[in-house]
Amino acid sequence: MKIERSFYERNTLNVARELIGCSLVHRTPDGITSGRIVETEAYLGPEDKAAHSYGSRHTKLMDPLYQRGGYAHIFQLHGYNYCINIVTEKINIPQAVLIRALEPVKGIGLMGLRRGIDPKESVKKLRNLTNGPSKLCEAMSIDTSINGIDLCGNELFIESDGPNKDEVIVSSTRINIDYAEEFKNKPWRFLLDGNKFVSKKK
DNA sequence: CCAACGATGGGT
DNA sequence: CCCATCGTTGGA
Repeated sequence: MKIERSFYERNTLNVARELIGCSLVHRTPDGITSGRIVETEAYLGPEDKAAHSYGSRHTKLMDPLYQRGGYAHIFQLHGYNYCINIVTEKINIPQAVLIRALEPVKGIGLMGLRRGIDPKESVKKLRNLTNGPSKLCEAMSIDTSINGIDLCGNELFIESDGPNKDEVIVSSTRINIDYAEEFKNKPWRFLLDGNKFVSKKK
């Protein structure tokens, strides 16, 4: 079942935790790809020093962050990588959940193609397709041309699910935010304990 | 106009 | 640990 608006317009930490186990789906002209979310991070602007919206910083490209929950904020990093934020909370509360890793489910060959991996090798290199925030965007063809897209639409959306019986959600500190001072130790990263598809670092 | 920066990823 | 890489941002 597609997740609806009311799910996203809630407390960001709850959304970050509850998105674990759900599936991100993208329909494009070249096919459908989907993956199970195994790792997320919450960014709690404007107070959170790790968040782009810290201190209510607001640029044109950040507009979606300030919308009500249920939109995608897609941003570019280091000139050639993209990341996807799931916008949460009510309008004018600039908080979001970064999707950090997926377990590939549908369109594995297409994901490999987009990642520059021979489709025949894709199954062997499964975890390398989507075990990082920018890798999963490349595999799922997510870039700034769809920044602000409504996740309650039919192109990019999330299907509800959750952990299996034998899976446990754990939290830890967030990755690559050493600049965030007292916020760098907040346990706002969520992942499936021991899952092989989570991003490598830390 | 222009320099600094980066919620990454890949290599050593 | 090191660094390539380049669009965006914000200050001059």
